[in-house]
Amino acid sequence: MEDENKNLSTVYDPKQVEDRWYQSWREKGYFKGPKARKAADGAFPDKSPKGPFSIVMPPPNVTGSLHLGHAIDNTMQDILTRFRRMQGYDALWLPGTDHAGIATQAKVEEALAQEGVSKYDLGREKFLEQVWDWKDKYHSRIVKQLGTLGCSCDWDRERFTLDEGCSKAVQEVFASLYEKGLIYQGNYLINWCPKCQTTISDIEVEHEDEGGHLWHIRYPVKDEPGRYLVVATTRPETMLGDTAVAVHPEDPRYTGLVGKTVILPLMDKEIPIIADTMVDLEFGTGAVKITPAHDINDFETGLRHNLEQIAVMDKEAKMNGLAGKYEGLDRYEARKRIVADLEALGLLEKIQEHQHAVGHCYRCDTTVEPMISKQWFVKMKPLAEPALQAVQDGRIRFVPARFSKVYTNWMENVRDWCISRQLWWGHRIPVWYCQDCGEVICSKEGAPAACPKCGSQKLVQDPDVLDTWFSSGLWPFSTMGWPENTDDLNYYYPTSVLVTGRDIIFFWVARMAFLGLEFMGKQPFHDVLIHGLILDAQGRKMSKSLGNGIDPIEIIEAYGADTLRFTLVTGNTPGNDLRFQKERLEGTKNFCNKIWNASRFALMHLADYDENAGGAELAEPDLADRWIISRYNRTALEVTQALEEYDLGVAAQRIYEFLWDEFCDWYIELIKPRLYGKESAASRRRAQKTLAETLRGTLSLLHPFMPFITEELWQHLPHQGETIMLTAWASGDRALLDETAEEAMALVMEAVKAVRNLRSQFNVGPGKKADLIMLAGDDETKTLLASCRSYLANLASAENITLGDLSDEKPGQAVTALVRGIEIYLPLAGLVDMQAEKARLQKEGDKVKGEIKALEGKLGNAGFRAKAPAEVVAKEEEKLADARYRLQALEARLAIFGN
RNA sequence: GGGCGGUUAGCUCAGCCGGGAGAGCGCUUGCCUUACAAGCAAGAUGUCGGCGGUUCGAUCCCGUCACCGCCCA
Repeated sequence: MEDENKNLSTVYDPKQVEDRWYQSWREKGYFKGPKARKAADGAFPDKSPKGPFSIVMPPPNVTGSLHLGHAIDNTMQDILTRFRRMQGYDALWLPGTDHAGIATQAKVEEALAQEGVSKYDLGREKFLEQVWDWKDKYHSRIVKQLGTLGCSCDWDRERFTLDEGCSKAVQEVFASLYEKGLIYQGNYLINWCPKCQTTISDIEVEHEDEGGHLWHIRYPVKDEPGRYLVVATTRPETMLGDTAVAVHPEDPRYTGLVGKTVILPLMDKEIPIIADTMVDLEFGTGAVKITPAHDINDFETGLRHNLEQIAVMDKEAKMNGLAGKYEGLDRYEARKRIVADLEALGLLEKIQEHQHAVGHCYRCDTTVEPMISKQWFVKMKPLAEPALQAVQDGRIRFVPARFSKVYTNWMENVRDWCISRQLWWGHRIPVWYCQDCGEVICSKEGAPAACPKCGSQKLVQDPDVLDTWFSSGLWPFSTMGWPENTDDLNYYYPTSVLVTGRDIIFFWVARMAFLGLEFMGKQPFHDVLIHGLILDAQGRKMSKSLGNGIDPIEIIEAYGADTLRFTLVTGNTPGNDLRFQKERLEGTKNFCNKIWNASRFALMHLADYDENAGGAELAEPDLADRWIISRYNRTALEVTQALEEYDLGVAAQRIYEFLWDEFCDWYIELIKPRLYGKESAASRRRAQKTLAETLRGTLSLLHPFMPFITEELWQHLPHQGETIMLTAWASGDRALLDETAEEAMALVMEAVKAVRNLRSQFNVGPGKKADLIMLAGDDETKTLLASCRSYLANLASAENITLGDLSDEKPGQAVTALVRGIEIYLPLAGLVDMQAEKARLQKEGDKVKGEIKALEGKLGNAGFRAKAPAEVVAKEEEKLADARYRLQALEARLAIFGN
């Protein structure tokens, strides 16, 4: 060991450690999968017998930088990847980013607007250059952030949804679906964002409850002066496009009216009264206006009844030429005017306050306007079926399982997917229109030279781009080289697990599922590990508008990446949301410091230890050694199992408890005398060996969670190999579990605690050594206590420990405790108030009496004895016997004090 | 309207197959004990949301109600 090793600072400073190691790992190529080792001629000569383990990173949007949600997502992936890599799998974690069409375009437009420039000023090409600049800027920031977090992904395989390979995959998929008739162009009522000037898909619409009004409007029945049909609407401005009024066929209020017509007010136009079962008898007046061009339900009703579709608004949500005198007005202005005009005509019956859900653009929050428009759609039914099947038969497994319901519900009720977007940033739709004959040509090989039908060269490409999720839906295979048949695809697809947030199950997980099944014939991932959202300390979602978002880099600078990572994966349960509180970071930071100092301690005492030196005398492991080895192996087994079951929080918690409570608080304290040379050199050497090995193993268990501090300390400790990240995973060895040692240690620990407790209760400070008398009934216990004399002396600050038999004479002036049949006496005559001891014993006796009563009641219950499992009954009986013994001992003790 | 999650110590949360409930932080007391005061030791604290049911036994299973959050329509 070099000298500096012994002089680690007493406080851990992540800044001195983290960047340095990340650089080193990356330079040495530790993150690379076997492709890096691939021979020139063939595939994966170094394939691990364990086989592949693969994850594709959910690509962060290049819209901006990463937030805490990304931090938890990528931390979880890194933990799994590092764990499997250490286990010996060919672990591939493939990183990348997403072009995020609408969001990124909106950001760039916003930025340009600051300078008073619009995208139209620039034109498509120049504008896209700006977006690429934006992409470059945020992409490099994201990559840096992922590195700061410690992500061990294979950067050589990094991808971008808009790169050449992904674009090729997109064109291939579009063309293929088009040929299969699964992509079609149609007029449909879509969600239009008047601000973003594009369609958005159903799931991009966010519904929010708003306080609005329900206007009750009288529609005069034709040829029946004075008779009206009253319709209730939340959107009176759309009435200009009404083409019918519908009532329920069984509504007694309106029998006889169906088939007649009403006069549409303000437009003086006749529209029919139709009957349709979709009308809700309870709602409003039971009569509804039908505006097929402005409402999805009305659109469908219109199709059933062959109604005309009259759109009365333009793309900016202003009233158009079909809106009569309201032309040019904004939709809300038109609403006001229409309501006023109806009122003036006496056609407004009443206005009610009304709470209703209004759709907003997920990106800019503008109220979405349903619009009739010609768009491209993916036919979903045939694709959804296999995707449902894959989850039902377990080829895709959600963790936690309840999330499969979210997926299934969506898949079962799926509507055709509108995939065209009126944006510039994205994959251009690979379709050309012949200007001469109108032929529609889909080409995956770029612009066709001439129209295959008429030979014309006047071809114009569809101006629209595809929904971003169309390309991210191909991510698990497009990133591995599809449509080429690559080694990566053959080896790593399907991926092992997808780690993502519960908010994009149908946005993304579902799309990858059906596209993967359709184009690869196999599901894109076996397991889908879902995590919750990160909320702020008050339990609110983090959002731009609230300004409560947190930049992970900020946290890392203050606490270190290890601390952030560990904090994010502990303290909650899979799939549940996590409240992010700074206090929890403090706790983890302290844990880092604990690890740091435990290692510092170890290094101080290992300076003269060479684990490879033969010949030196080595004592047999003593009880403490056997105990910590057993506990360590038990921990390793449990941690391994928890990680295999994706219980990352449980695994982390187990390591925390082992390291702090057992290794630091007990084992290190137990072996101090041996390390200080108070026993034989051979014993010291055994303690050194156990200390070094256990600590090194524990660091490797912790490595996936806290990669930096573990690497730093591992490098200082005696070790073999270049890096902790490539050491074999410590899975734990059942053969090294030692129940006897654990039992024996438990007794010693209890005895120590009992003595400490007495000392504390009677204010005997740690400086005051006290005598200790321990009486046991059986030889085994006596032997154990005798062998642990020095432990007891050190940990309980005792001197002159007397061991004896229960039948021995008991000291008079002493305070006492009972531990598993051992009577412990601290002769503190003159130091403590014996009246206090008497009171304490009486109180304890009362407590035990209560226990006895409860146990007797339970055991006296015939039903319990008859029906409870024998071992449960036996356990209760044992408890009762023990309690009776304790009571008897307490009473005997009290008798000494007399009354 | 439908679905999902939650309600456990002052706070944030764990709690497996039903056998009498835990952690971290905070709090109280005592300690600068030669790894760590970002520490050590010893403590205190619960109608496990309400009501009903199943059971020998319910924080856990069933029903129901209340409140909070999310998703879908």
